[in-house]
Amino acid sequence: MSRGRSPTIKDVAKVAGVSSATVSYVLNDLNKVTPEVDALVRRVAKELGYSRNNAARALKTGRNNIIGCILPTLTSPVFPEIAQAVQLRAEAHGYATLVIDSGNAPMREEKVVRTLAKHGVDGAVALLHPNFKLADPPLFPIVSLDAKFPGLDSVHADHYAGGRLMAEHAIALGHRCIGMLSGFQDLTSSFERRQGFVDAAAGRVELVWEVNVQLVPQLPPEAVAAIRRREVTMIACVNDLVAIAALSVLKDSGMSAPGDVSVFGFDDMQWASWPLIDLTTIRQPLAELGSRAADLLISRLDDRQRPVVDVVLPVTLVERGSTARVPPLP
Amino acid sequence: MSRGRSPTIKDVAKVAGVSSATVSYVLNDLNKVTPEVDALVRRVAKELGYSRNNAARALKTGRNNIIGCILPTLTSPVFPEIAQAVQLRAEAHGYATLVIDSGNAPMREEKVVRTLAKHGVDGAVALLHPNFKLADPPLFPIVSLDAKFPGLDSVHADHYAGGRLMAEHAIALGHRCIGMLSGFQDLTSSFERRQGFVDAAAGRVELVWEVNVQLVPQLPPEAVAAIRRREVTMIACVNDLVAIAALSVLKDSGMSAPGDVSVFGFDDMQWASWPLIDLTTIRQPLAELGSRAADLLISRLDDRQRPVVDVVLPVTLVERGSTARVPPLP
DNA sequence: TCAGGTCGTTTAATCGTGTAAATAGATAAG
DNA sequence: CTTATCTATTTACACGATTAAACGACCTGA
Repeated sequence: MSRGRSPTIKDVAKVAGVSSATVSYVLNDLNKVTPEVDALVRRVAKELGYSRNNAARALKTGRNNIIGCILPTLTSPVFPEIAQAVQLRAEAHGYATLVIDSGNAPMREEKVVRTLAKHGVDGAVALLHPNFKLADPPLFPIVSLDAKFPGLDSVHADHYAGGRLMAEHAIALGHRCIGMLSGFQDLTSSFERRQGFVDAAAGRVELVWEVNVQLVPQLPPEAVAAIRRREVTMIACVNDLVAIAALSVLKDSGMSAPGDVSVFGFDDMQWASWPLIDLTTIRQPLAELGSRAADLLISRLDDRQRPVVDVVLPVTLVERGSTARVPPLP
Repeated sequence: MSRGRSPTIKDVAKVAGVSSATVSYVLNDLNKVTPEVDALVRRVAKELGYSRNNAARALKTGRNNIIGCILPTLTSPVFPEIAQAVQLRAEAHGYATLVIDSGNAPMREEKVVRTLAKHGVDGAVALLHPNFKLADPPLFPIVSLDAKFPGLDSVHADHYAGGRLMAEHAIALGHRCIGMLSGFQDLTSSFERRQGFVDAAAGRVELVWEVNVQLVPQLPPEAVAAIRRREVTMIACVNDLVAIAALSVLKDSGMSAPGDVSVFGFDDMQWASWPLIDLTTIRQPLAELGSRAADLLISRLDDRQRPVVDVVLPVTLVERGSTARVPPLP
């Protein structure tokens, strides 16, 4: 019965007794054919188990129905949540998703973009370092994740508002002496989070110490030393991963949160809610971030001329067990 | 200068003053041409910034240079490590990787396979539920991850040996009364881990209680109750995620590891080493799992007739702070 | 009755590569 | 000098789909 290779549009046409063009019209939902022929063709196609050859379609139309998703790494709790959302939404629109990690290196980002281009993606969702240089002309449309990017559509949480929220909550809990583990300020989101915090804290809180750290769950010696000095009642962290690192240092030093010092994170990644960690944090809607980015990209693919848009998603406070009201002065 | 669209093999041919066939021969490394022409063509191709149109190549050859990677989820610490390794190795061989999650549902697995087929993957690396039925004839070659699978190449850790290792170490630490959080036994790896443990423990350890649990960081009430009964000196867990759930329950119940009870994991996922968690566990080489699987798949794509192979990787004991020598009897 | 318009379908060209088969050019053999 | 044997290159078609343009059948109104 089966000829070995899978049936083509011509096989369907032959069996249905129509031309291959008609089959193509039917299968592309351009309603150019009579209802009867339409039904006939669909029935035959299903019977033969026909499925469109994507390569041929891509060759002819220049569209591959594949999008890329560029993230710094997958071995961090936040990014897979985003990737999953992107993929889900893309699939709903008939796109497959090529997830690829740039390893945090801005040089590799450009290589990764070329790799994706080589594999013919129609566009990509990407978390890019601000000094990433996009090729001119761009190889494909890109939607920037997590930060505005000149000339690109973008989707990101309201980091600034999140920073403010942190400060307000800290103040509400009575904290006046705070240490800060901020990210390096070349990353837009780290910068804005800090800025929001600093602006809202101004005059009401003393920023006793501040250390710039990498966004990984290990702290540099300088940060460890600062924490051990016990000069603050709260440590405000640029993200949850760093907050977990802070909790680790506390534990190693025989201290604990929130008994000795409160710890505040940012992101609300999945693990933040584990009882073992139980982190108070600012929640950014990771899944929505991903799906909105996918939407934006797909709409861009359908209309390249549409003006650039910047979607800002709201953040919320999630109060858990790593923070507490500051103890009354003795 | 640029005609808008990217240069084709014909453009290269014209500029180099040869036929398009010659260019094709050069670029495919079939050494059918004189060294001078070879060099000339390569130079021109580079000058024009030529890059092969993958869709056209795929249409002609039937190979897309894309592989799939099917995993139950990405929002678990273990799988991204595997995915990253697969991707890295695949890229080294010129393949892109379509990572896709099957959401743990065996029914969805078959759908995911069809999705991948639709997007024209040449093959896939997959972590499959044992009762997954592969299409006949198969849509593409698959390498099974984490467990042997009839008819497929496979790569997996030596779960049975890991189970034995757990038991031996527990015995060495003096534990005689052990509770077990085992996975559901329809999953091969869960079954083998348990079997190894039980075989090695036979006659030397009393298995006081055992609960089958899902491989997620939350425990069913039954398991929570068992833990709170305080009848054992060690809890042996089917994997690290479950072990973390156990640690959480301990904390919620005012107990701690290893003071009140030792906790033993399996996998050695990245977070197991965080000071906050600090889990004794059996390490399976996740990255190697991924890269070996990719290798196997690619070699299969090059030779469909090659006999099926089953690669078993060794596991090792990683001793951390969640286990301790059993306290001497009062 | 015939020009003109609609509508549904087919014809045929095209996308960029790969590759079998044809060809030309050089060399060797008889 | 002819013929055979290579080898380097080109010619020409196929892969499977999309789509503009051509076509034919039918209807309509003057």
